Amino acid sequence: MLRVRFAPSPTGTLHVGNALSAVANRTFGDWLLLRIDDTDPARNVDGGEAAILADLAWLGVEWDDGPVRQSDRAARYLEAAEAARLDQRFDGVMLWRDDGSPTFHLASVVDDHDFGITHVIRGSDHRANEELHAALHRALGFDPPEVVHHGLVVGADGKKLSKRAEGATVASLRDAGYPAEAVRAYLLELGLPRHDVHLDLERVRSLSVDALDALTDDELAERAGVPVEAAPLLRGAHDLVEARGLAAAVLDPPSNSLLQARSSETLERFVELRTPLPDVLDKDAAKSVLRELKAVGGDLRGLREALTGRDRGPELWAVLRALPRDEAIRRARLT
RNA sequence: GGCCCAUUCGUCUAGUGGCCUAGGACACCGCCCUCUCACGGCGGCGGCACGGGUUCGAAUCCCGUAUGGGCCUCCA
Repeated sequence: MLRVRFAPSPTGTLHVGNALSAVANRTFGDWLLLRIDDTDPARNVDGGEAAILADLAWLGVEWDDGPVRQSDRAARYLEAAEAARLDQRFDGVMLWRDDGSPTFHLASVVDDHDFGITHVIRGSDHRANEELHAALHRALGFDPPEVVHHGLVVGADGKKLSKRAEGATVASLRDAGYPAEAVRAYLLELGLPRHDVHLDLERVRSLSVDALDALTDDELAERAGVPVEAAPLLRGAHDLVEARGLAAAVLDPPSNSLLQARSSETLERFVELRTPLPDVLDKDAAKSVLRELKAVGGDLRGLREALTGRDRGPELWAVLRALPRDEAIRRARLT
């Protein structure tokens, strides 16, 4: 039984590097503790913990115990130090501040013991603490856990990723329209990198295409916030923001820059074909309308322009399916 | 400066002494599909940081150099 923990500081939305830790712990651990490392009041951010919980929920990372706040356990840390007759300073670091508040080192080691953590999986920025923490475990009379460090997620330029950088936080990836499945798949793919890795948004984007592709029309439409008959418009989109744009470009009445009288024969024939059909077409019906127009050498491009006001966009059958009969006919007659 | 960690195509990786003329994925380029843009399919380009060892044989083991990173804070 691998007992692991994910222990962020409550400083707001998760950095992708933290999210990597969270996903890695969840993947390798059988039992996961969510611990909030808030021993430094100066660093805590209002709503920080809530933002982290929301990010984890979105990513689908579930925990078995917690959230446990270290600020609630200060007395326990001091008691453990006292029981082992430790001084305020241990091997060069402070175990508690002059005001009596325990620091990260003490709190972390006592918690890892108290919660039976067998494996610590954390970012390589903690590597230098490994020896110190092992020594502290022993000084407190505890067995040190196994420790594994993973590389950090850095910018494409190899430099540290600031929280403001594109895609640097879980929130920014969510806002960019990447589905949670894609972000999680990306982090899973990175696994436990031995060295720092460059954030690869192209890869996230590609995984996003796969994730959206795997959704049913109902799911896809729901996430994009469009009617289900508009779902086919969204196929091929790289992310949900793009998907919404694709749908809007068809559903919103076209501005008339491209709406000039042309190929009126095709449009007339389209109106004829469309009029007797149901308000909403299914895929086969939409395709068969197009087949008929094609058979007589109709100008499909002109039809697209009449219906959407654009010369490019989703497949025409999807456009026909997304537009109710009256709206489609209205647009075809505008020209 | 000291201690520690890492180093395979542009990026993420497979690879743990012979199966490696180094495999895959993303990106890029080309072709196909097609009413367009995407998506998708097929193909192409492209790499073991460098130098010494060890060995019949090294991407794989050892040493050195270089490069990148972490820590050296009453931040975690």
